[in-house]
Amino acid sequence: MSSYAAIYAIVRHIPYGQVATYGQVATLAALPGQARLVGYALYRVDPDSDIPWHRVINAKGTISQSSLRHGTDYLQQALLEAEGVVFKANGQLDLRAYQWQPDAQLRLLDLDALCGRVNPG
DNA sequence: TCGCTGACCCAGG
DNA sequence: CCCTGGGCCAGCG
Repeated sequence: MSSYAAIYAIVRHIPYGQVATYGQVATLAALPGQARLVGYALYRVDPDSDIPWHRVINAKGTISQSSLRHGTDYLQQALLEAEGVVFKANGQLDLRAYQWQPDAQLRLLDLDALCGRVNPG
């Protein structure tokens, strides 16, 4: 399985109205310290995808620019604001308020899902 | 196989 | 606040 699959699975679990940093997604996907890989993975995600790519931001709490989006980076902020996320004037959001905080149980369930094992109970 | 590219993060000056 | 360097992996020709 590609590491990308694990990354995508984690991103899918980010709740509505919350955000996760690249480094956080990497850690949850069992790829600690490989925040860059998350960026590479999201770079390859289609905007039409069912993956909530817009809920992934950098460690500074700002939206990373992407040449792929051809200058449509504002879309990410717009999507987040539509979910109730408030940005400050400098384009930064309050990670203390919006950062996803999954519990240990959820992390294990996520990893199971990555292996194609759905645990009903 | 090599070289290039690409949405990051941390530490130091 | 700015800039710099090192670490990390996948896709394409």
